[in-house]
Amino acid sequence: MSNEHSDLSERAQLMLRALIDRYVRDGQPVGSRTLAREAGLDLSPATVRNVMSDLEELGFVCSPHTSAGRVPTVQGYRFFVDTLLKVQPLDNRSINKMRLELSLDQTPKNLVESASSLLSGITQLAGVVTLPRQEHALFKRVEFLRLSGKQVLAILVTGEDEVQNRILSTEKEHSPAELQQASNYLNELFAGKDLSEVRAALLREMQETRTSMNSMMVTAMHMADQVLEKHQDEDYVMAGQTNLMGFHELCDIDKLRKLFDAFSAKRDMLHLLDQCIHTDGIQIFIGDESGYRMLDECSMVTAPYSVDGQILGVLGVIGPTRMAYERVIPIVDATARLLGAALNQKE
Amino acid sequence: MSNEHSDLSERAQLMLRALIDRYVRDGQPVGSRTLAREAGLDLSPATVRNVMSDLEELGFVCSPHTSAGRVPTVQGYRFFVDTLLKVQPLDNRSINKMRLELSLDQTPKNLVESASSLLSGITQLAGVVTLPRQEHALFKRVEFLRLSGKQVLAILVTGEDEVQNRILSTEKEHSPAELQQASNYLNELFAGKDLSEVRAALLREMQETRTSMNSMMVTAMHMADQVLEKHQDEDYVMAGQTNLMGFHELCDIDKLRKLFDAFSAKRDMLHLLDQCIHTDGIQIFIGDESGYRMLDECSMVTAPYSVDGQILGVLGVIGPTRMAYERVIPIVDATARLLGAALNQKE
DNA sequence: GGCTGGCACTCTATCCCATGGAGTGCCAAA
DNA sequence: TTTGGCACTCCATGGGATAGAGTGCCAGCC
Repeated sequence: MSNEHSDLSERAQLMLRALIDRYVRDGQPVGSRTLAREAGLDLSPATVRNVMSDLEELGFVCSPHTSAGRVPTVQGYRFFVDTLLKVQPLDNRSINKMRLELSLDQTPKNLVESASSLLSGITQLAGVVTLPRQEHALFKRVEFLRLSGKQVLAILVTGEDEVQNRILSTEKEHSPAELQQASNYLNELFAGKDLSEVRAALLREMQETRTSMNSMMVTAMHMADQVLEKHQDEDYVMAGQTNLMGFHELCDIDKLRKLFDAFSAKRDMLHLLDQCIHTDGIQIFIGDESGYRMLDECSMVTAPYSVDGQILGVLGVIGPTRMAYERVIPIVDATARLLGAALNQKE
Repeated sequence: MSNEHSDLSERAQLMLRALIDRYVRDGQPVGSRTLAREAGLDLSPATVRNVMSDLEELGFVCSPHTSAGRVPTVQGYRFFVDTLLKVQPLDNRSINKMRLELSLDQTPKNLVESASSLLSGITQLAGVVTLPRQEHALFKRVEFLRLSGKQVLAILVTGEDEVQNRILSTEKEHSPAELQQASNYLNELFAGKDLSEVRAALLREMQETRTSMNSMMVTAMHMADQVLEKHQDEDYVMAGQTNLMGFHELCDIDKLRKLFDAFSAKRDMLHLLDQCIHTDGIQIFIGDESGYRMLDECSMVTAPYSVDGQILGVLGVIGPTRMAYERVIPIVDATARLLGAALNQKE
């Protein structure tokens, strides 16, 4: 009966599974009687109690008080997610439905918003999607317009006809002709490269060939540098925060408040999401694993999304620890793929 | 003793005032004993009871149940706000403090965000500010860049060096030279006018002088029309929503949820805020006066903000009906002025 | 006529207690 | 190893009982 690959008998694993399933469903501590029925094994409550006792010893479950049922602990969820859970991919019908919602919108920003509300809509949790990083977008062209005096408006057009504006302050006044020259020079030099390449090339050029550059080139380089400097603030889009109000473990108005404050402060959230961008594939933070207090009773399931193998951002859902991981994981996974595909189609 | 300008004796008015003051402070129904002490009049609770009975008859107060104190009704607040309340302007120290916070940021968007969190910070309620309308911004210049095929990127620069991009699809491909001609033509024609004027002129020209226009002019006009069409979505910025979680009349998770849903749906909110832009000066919606269910237990205090007499948007706060109108009103008023001034300075 | 104290009454919030139910742990027997 | 039995614990629930706050009304007083 016992499984040599684990310190946990197969039966115990089955029970943990059943217990988590049940607890996820209705949020009440699960007792031995219930579990005996639920688990499908034909066992008496007394036997179940023994097993639960073992599970408790291992730290996978605990009971809120002596005469209550058991509740999964963070470790319990972790074990469940890591070794018990077999995620099956979403069926095609659902995927097609989702794809439909993501193909209507056009701009990347809109896509991100749709993805976010798609996630929250399906999972009934909060959905979050970071805006795509532009580092690997293609440099298409840049134009400079003289605004007034030493103010110059730079217009950067990247791969998918995304346009970004930036107002530069220059050392001296430049004539429209000079600006035209500068942009021509840069466009010729950099068109078709990706932005990170452009930056690298820029630095190299400025250091190595400074002496051989004429003043126009220097100007152009300087302005390009300013344009690329930090050409986009990181940000994310969230949807369905109010879904979280439905869960009674978050009904404590104070916890809820902290959570919502965190959402609108953005900084910590961004930092947390940033950690996920480096791990490819699904990432799961359960309870306090994230290290952020605000998410103490919450879990987060994320996946990076990418175009052409380049990771552009992260998306995921946030919900109570007691969430239906089995259901949520494939949804997050699929959404990441679909968003990547939708962004790709635009190119 | 009785006041011929009102059907309410001066004493009764004083009591209503005191009752509202007290109720705003601690949110509990106010009894006769408390009010007798509070009102400053040297009266017995019994007398106070008689007066309260009158106030109840008039619909200004009501009691949740027989043996509880009285609570102001919407009508009560309305009367209070309309005729009892004497708002005194904010002292200069506070205003200067506020001015400081609004002068640091640069872009209009940033200013709007600062104003929003300023409002929520000071009042401890939710602050909301609509983005400034651009209709009366100056048309400074427009440029067209050919992107690819029939795609043209239009760049519109308005008064305060605000830049807006828009991608147009044209009937046929235009050469850079043609685009240059078109922008030159438009810039000459419209530079310095405000956007609404430009639109009007545009329509006039297109109707009256169609025959005498050459094809370049037609192209230019068409593109300009597209640029101006709906060159900005209405939107607003909110801050401090979580402040509302503190009020026990909104602790009902369900009400809270509806409220937050409304905030993020935006459409209704925008419609409501739009009503305020046409009334100049402070506007106050108490409880269900707004006609929107979601704000049933809430009040909203708004004021339009303007530059050079042109109303650009609305700002205000949202909080429970039981809010300190006396304190909130001058703050909203001052913020509107300061935001107007800050936006003005930028020009 | 207006104000007041007194009094009966009402409603709520709170505490306490009894009760039942759910669940546990342990033990002895199968 | 599994099971039924049993004693025990803890919580949730509901029913008084009680205290407190407040009202309305009335009769007397200024």
